[in-house]
Amino acid sequence: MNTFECTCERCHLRTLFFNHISKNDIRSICTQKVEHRYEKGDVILCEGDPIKNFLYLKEGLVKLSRTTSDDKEQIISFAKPFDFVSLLSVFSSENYHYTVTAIEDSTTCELDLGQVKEIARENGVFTLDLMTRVSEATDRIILDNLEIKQKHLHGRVAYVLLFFAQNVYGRDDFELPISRKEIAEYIGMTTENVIRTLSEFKKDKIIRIFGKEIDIIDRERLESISLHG
Amino acid sequence: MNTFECTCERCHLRTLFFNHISKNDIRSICTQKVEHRYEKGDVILCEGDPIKNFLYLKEGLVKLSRTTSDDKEQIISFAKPFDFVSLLSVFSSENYHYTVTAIEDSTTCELDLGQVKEIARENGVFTLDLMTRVSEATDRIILDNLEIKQKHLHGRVAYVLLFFAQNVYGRDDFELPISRKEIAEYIGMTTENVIRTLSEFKKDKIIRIFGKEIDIIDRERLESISLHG
DNA sequence: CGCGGCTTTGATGTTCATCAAGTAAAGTGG
DNA sequence: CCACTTTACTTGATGAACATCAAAGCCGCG
Repeated sequence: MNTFECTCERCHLRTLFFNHISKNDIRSICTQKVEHRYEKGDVILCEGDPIKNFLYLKEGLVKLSRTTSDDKEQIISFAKPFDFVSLLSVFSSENYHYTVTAIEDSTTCELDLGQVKEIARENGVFTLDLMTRVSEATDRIILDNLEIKQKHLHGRVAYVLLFFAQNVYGRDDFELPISRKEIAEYIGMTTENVIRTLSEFKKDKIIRIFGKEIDIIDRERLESISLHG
Repeated sequence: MNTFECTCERCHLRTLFFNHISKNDIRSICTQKVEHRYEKGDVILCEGDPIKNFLYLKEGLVKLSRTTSDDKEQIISFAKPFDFVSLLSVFSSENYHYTVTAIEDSTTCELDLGQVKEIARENGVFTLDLMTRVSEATDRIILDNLEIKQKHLHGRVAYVLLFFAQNVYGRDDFELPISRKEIAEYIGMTTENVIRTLSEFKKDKIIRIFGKEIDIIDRERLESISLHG
């Protein structure tokens, strides 16, 4: 009866659902799931849109952002596969409180929210797993924002660079998926000062920069700045 | 069979559980629940402690705080009854990531976490309700922190005053339950500047101050400062 | 009563936003 | 493919916002 199982090779539903969900449920979810491809820059979903689907990121990288009370863009967090995308408001609101935009080519998988809730109602173990995942994701957002809040400009920029190096790319040289302006929108500073700080890091031989290419040369120093700078 | 039901007059479990939990489960939870009274200033639970109980606030007011990477106190949020207290890490960690302290005389109700999880595993509807509540609480923390992040000192202080006036006490004159220093730890500024800002509000006849007593005279102006200041 | 923590105000310097101005890069229509 | 426009990037100069340091009054508590 394996013909009914989801065949997506790297489908995260597998690891989410563990063994706690029946073959029947997997079948009904998988047969109606919709995959979408997005290119870098595409808006995946929009602040204010009604929440109809349970959406997760299969591949790529996205940013979550919102408009502040005085109409400026503010980036809430970045999410990679395995981090759920529609976790912030799915179970607590009718509409999205944030916009999701692809910052690298991405693939999403959409499930019908009603159907997921139906399974959740009937399967507490599945729901507990889901809750754990949602909690982990929101905890991380809260902690990251608190950490950034208490740092100065230099520490914040260092923190972002280390975030991409460690959590996203797993290497010290990488191509920044976002603009200087977006870094500023994430850490709550101006674009000019983000650039100035990057230039100083470069002058101090902590990083190398070629446009969007970043190469961390002195990781120890960068970590120290991130902690105490 | 009403003798088995929880008799706490204002027990939030009732509204949480709705009709989605059996009398048996209510009985077993209620017979082993433990109520605790705390006085203003008492530490209810401590960063690093293992999470053994599912804890909620029955009466009073508490603050959630943590120690930052460079050893300063940082206040994450304030919680009043009906906001769950042990919601940040309960389902995503073995240990608390934050300290909970009573800032007014408070009563908590402790349930065995294992038992709550047991019910959750067997009752998906209950777990979905729980997830909704957890999501609402974490969403609020995230949004509040994002709002504060993007404001200047004056806007942040105004925001805190309005928070207590509107969300906690429901009136424009109230006694501040926290010190100037704690306001500073919440909004990420220094104590001196919080005091200076309060003094300016007073001089501008926006508020009156007598020690911890606050009286908002010009609410409209304060709201405008909170939004655009 | 005296100690420690909270509060308050002032003076000073640092950090950061804003303004300005110019260069590079990237998309757009003919 | 090139002129054109727009957007991103960069640096410098200036002033505003804020932290830090210092000093003194206040208050609660042992």
